[in-house]
Amino acid sequence: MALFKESIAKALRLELKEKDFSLEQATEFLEKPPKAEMGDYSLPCFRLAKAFQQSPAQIANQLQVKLASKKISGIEKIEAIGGYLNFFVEKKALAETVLNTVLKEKQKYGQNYSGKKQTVMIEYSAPNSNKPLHIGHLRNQSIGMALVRTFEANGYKVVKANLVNDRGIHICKSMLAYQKWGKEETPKSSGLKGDHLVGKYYVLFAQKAKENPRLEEEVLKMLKKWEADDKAVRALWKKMDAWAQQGFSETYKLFGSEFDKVYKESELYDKAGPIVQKALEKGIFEKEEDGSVIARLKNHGLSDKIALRKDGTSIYLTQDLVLTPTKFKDFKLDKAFWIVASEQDLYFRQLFKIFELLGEPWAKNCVHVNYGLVNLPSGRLKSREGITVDADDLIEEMKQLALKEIKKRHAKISEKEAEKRALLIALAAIKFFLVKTEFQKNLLFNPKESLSFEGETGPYVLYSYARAKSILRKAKGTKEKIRFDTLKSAPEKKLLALLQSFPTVVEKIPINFSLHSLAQFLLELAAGFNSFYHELPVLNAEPETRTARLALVEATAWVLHNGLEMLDIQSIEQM
RNA sequence: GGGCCCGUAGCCUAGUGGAUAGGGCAACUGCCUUCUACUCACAAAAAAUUGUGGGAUGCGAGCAGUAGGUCGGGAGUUCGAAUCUCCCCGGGCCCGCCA
Repeated sequence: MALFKESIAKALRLELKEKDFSLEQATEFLEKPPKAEMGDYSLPCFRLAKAFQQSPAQIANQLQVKLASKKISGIEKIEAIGGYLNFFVEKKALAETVLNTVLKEKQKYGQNYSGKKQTVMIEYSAPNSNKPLHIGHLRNQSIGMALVRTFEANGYKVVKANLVNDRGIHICKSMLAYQKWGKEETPKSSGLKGDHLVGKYYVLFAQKAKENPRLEEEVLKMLKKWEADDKAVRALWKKMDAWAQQGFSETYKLFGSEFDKVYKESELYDKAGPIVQKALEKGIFEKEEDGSVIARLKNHGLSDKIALRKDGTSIYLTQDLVLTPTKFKDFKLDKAFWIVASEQDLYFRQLFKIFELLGEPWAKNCVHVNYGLVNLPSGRLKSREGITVDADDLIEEMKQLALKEIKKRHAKISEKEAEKRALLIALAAIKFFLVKTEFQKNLLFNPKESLSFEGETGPYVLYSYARAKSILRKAKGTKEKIRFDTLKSAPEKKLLALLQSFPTVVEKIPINFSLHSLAQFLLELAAGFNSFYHELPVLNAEPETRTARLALVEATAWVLHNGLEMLDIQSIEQM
């Protein structure tokens, strides 16, 4: 598909080679002009000025004259403007290449094999089983699943993993509160989803502990009992853990988050012995007088990190020490990604540094995908105080809004169909909102304003897709020969150029995690389609134009569909 | 005190060495033939209904125009800086027994 660029680069090289420029360099020099009327490819001549000992404008003019005398295949015009040499792709050739490719590859258009079947693990979500999932998890999961889909589209084999933090002091807090004030309440008797019920006692603990600080000591005792395998404590833990996990899996299913492998901290925390021993022998870890074990990282540009408590019990680091080598071994991973918020940036640098010092060859293949926090207008989410945006509630709320809109538009729609569409629209709105900005930035979530159906939103992209499909439905397979040369207006050309650039957008994601540029691309494509739709008739056009425009509509629909799919958003035929 | 990240119109955001800084929200002004509901004609059917062609109106998850900018501030590098370097200011996160 990069055919045009290639032939320009080849022609350029013939002109440039006397000045020692390679084909790669010539290709690299070519860029996309900021505006469509400036052409399809552009060569800024500024950096050639030194080698040519001439002004950029002179160089552009000379190259223009030389290149114009030779025919470059697929290029219809070359212009020199103020130091830039602009190339215009022949409209017919562009239309023919792009549409034939998309309509042939269909749902595969956009995919490539740059991943060469390498195996990567994407670990995401990582809930704590003492409270329900919140909007922060949804951001995590939206990023996680979108990366899974895009890595797959790039030819990687992806293992989707989750690490559940199902033990520790925070878990005991909800357990203790339940033990004291739970009155044998169950999900059934309370009507609450399991994870919500557990979360209720986590909040209750925080309230009670404010009045009675001695609860904190009791909780520590409970943790000790848990680690000592105390029967009663373990039974309570099992019961509440099952409630929480059941709740999570319902939310995962609803939101579309999937996992091939679920790890549990409770099964890992006590298996760190050998690796800690090895680190101690190598002098990476040191034992303090009080019995705690500490990772010495100060000489490596990081701060020291506790690896084991003075009583010998595990902390969070311990299980990643155990789990990471296992991951690489069990799945023969080429790379491992952790989708975790930016607050843990230092932690991961410490973890990876420890592996590097241990001499693990895969240490350099560990990547922390570091995304910003989701904040509320009032500040940070505080699960302990119940100041949070619950995932289930948010999905339900958005669904109700979508449902209202659907019913306004379709008086006769069946309840079942309306519900189905409403959920997909709600999920599209949420997921799109959460990936459309660069994810290093913190996200301010204003419940009243953030999730709209208008403007730069998931539903806007869905709506454009539904419009395209509606035209195709009404057109019914009219299959005459496509006259590619009829697609020559500005909106059509814009669409074609966008369709062509889709694979390039996809290709870059494994390199810089630029999910947001895929989202931005889809917005641009949807906007391009809507202008086209508005300006040019399809069904009522002259027969020859009609078939060509139908092909363009169909190709646009495929790309919208494929792009949405890569963001883990399901497209719908009607809204 | 140190480390990492962020700072672009009232708000949100793209652009990270190249052309006049590109979008969205909110505001104002238009437009709308394929979306949506309505309606008419014709055709098919026992009927619910379906198909084809037309009409006028409206909705808004549609299109466009207007308006809105010291790219946090300053210095430097460069033919060229929102983009690179340095200093400063503001915000967020983190800095040995939370996760």
